[in-house]
Amino acid sequence: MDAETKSNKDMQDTFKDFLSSKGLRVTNQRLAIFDAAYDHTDHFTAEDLLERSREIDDSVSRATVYRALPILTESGLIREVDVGRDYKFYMANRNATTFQAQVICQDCDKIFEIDAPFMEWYGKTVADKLALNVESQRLQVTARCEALNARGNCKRSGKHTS
Amino acid sequence: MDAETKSNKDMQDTFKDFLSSKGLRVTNQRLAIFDAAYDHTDHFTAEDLLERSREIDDSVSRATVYRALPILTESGLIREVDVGRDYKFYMANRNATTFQAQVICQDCDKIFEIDAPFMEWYGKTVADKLALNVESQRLQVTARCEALNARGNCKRSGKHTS
DNA sequence: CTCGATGCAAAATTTTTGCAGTCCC
DNA sequence: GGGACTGCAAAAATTTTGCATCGAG
Repeated sequence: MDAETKSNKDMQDTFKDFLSSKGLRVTNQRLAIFDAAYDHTDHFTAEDLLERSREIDDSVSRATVYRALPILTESGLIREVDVGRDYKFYMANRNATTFQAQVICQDCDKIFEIDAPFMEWYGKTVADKLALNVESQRLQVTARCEALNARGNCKRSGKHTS
Repeated sequence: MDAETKSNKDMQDTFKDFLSSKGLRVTNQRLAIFDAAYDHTDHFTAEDLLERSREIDDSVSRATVYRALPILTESGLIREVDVGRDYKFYMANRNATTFQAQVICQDCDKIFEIDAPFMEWYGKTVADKLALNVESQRLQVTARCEALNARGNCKRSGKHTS
């Protein structure tokens, strides 16, 4: 039994439940979009998602993808990852455990997700100072592996802006 | 002698020097855009900047503003502040000292800049782990002052999406 | 003078929306 | 069957670009 497959199935059920509980309808398109999202192991854009959704159900339209994304993010099953590009990235939220920070390598164009558990505490401290309640946090580090590339041992030479 | 005025003048000279050193030309439009940027004490969008630039020199066009922004950010005199909205915010970088984090209040729609000096260390630690060199960092906390608003003592009721 | 800079308007990009038809519940 | 959902294409909204002209050095 493949753990990932099982997990994806479970997650899809969670999504269905979420839709029902909100009085939203479970449509083939929404399920195709969900599956497409969980098909990606990495970050993806709305356009990526449309493309892969269509491989599953070619009736999926761009509009439906854009209309499904807020639902998916609200459900917590998908996470929005804004790295300051002109378009947004999204990512399946398989393990909604610790706080994740993004490290964006400008050379590889890759986005690494790393755990940053103490951020939870930090953001709260900061917001407390302003008497605000933390809603969400985002930590991004932009970096380069130029040096590694120069030495020819950068293990992350695959582009990832797809 | 007004400290801020003096500072702005100094900064404009720095900008002129920067342009010259890069072989770029010192034009009235670029200076108007610079002055407009330093006229804002808060965050502003490209459109805000265009508007205020035109109050200084009405020949400034939208295209020139968009062409000037990368130059200004590259010079370090302006900072880009991406808060995940559809458009970008910018801000005069008067004191490029400590690392700044942004706290965005969803109720006020305000953006607070706060010092987060330890972030410097943190980002480096994180990137070291991946053998990358830190280029820049961004920490954003989204929060709400709903509670304060409800009690009627939220001091930050002025909208700021201008 | 010369070549970079500018303004204008058209184009490009990403996301949103109106509307008529479709299909889930 | 009714109303939410969808596809399509047009519209929005922000940023970029081509081109003729202007002006800084």
